Amino acid sequence: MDDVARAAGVSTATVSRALRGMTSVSAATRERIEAVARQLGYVASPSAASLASGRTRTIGLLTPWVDRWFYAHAIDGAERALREVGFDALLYTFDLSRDQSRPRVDPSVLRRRVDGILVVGMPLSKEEVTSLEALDLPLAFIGTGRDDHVTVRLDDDAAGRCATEHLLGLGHRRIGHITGPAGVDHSWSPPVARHAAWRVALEDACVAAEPGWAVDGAFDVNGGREAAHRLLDTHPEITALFAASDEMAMGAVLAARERGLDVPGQLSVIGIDGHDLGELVGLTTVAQDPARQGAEAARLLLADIALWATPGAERVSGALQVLHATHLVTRSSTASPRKT
Amino acid sequence: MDDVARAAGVSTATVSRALRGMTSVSAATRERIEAVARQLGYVASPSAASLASGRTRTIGLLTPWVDRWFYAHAIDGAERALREVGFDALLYTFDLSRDQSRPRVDPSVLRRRVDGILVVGMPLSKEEVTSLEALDLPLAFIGTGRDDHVTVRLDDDAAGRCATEHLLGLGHRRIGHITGPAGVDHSWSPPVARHAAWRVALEDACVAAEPGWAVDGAFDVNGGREAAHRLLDTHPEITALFAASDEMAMGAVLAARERGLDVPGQLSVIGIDGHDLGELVGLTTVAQDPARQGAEAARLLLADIALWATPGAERVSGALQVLHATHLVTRSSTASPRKT
DNA sequence: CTGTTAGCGCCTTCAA
DNA sequence: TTGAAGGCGCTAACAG
Repeated sequence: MDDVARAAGVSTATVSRALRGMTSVSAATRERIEAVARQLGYVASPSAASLASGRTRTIGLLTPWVDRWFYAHAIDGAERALREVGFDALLYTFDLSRDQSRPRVDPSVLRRRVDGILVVGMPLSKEEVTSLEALDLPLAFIGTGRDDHVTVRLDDDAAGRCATEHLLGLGHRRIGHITGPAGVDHSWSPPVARHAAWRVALEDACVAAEPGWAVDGAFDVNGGREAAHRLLDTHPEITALFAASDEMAMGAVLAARERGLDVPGQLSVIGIDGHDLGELVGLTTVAQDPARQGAEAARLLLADIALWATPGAERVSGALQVLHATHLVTRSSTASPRKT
Repeated sequence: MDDVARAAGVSTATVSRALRGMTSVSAATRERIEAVARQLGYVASPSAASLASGRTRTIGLLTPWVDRWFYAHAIDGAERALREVGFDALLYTFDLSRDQSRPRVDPSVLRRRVDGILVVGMPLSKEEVTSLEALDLPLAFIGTGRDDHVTVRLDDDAAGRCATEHLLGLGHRRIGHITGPAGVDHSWSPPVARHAAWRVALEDACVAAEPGWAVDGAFDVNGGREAAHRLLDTHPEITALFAASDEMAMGAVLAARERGLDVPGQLSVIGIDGHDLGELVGLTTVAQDPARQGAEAARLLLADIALWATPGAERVSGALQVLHATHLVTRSSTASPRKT
């Protein structure tokens, strides 16, 4: 930076201001400095900038997995939105499968390392959220989050109703549900909301759902397959299945095939997601766009960070909830129940 | 840090040494310092440490996508391997779809920000690789890379032969191939290697492959589907298809369905990957483990970084190539050709 | 094994 | 609009 200042005939302070686009630099000076910097190939040291300013221009992406459909797309969307404005994305995965009783995320590693934290679709316990809050950093959630935090998610209630009502509209009445693990705090979990929406939609249609019609499918293909088998073993009267995710729905289709059941002739299956590979099994689904959710959450988080940095400003509302709409994609896994 | 030093009755230098696990600290002093630090909730500032030491304990993960099967798994594996030793993973995606003529990766953003760069399965041009090398940082490649760099990839030659020979062994002779875009530098591209392996395997079996038997499938489901259609339109004599990736193979299965062809009765299909959802269509495949490749590449990169940091040491060989083995997973998409 | 002493490279008040 | 100067929090020589 000294070299640049010397070559441009100004002080390092002016170089700093010019290169950061601050307004209090004359156009002529700025241009000269930028030209010199470019010519010298000068790139500012992020560590030095962070140390001096206290800001890192980095966001922590907290997630249990990067290799699952929703997570991968959300992370991709968030990272691109961050990079657009020159922010870096620091990836923090941790093992959800470990013992649930003790916290699995140690927020202290994020200390002084990021300007904000983006939590990607992760069922955190109250204690874990509290420990994140204790960092006193802007926080945003994608896919799942409590009412008192900035959260971008799909409208789980509408999505669950949409799926269930699609099946009801086809004439199904005995509709099973494959749900996922509720997570630690039930109140803000997508599977719980979708499960509730299923129940309500059935009630609205005057269908009494038996408790056994809902089974846990662990949110993956195999879990969905096993859940479907369990469900059809105990409740052969079921004519349609609503799975809380496409992967579980695909598992259900596999299970149907293994049982020699025709889909959709003898069993209709619908999922939620709009998974890229749903077409392989002709899966009807309620589609969402996780990359867009990731990008929007990133932008909200950046706005929050900007507010924190502004001395006078204070957030008007502490808890912005953004619900993304979904849309039904009808393919060949759902049809009217066969007359018996 | 001052507080910790004062409370422990030592200097900040000793605190620094103790907390970084350096050997030249007595056990008693170390324990005292660690206790005090824990009690005070002290966490070192990474920016300050980087500024003073020149090391960031951060790796840049350079990748065109995080939302594709191979990439997501490789990134996941790499990130976990890095976190195990206290390194951070900084995610850098960039758009591969943009104009190929100008560089799409600007290495200057990595300047002084990372200790090493992990390039995840990315077909970079010579110029782009050169600009990365110009950063003078340890570099490692996953999935694709030149001979003169540390590279972890699968044995594309063996995998391509394995797939082709599986089909040959079943009795197929007219075997088509769905390949992917070669990338900018043909010499080190997986699709090129798999394509060559297919040709060689056919030659070894005394089958003369027609040029039209190989079609580009763009490495995704739709590309694979369209490629299969083109191939079967022009070469209806084909009885089996080897696709260079599972997603393209799944697309081929879809295409077969659309044409009313029975798989494997009238058309056998095999892919490469071991994609989680291959089971949906009963896809026979040559399986790899990208997460393990990611983890190994991360560890090799860390070793390289350690060497760079050691004054006396110099790398013995500048170009370590690690080929990961694959294994055939036989499912229901391949069978002997139907006698006609 | 431990303390002292310079910086690392930038940002940011304050003054001009 | 610009310059001077102190300090952000830590590391790494060098002594002791």
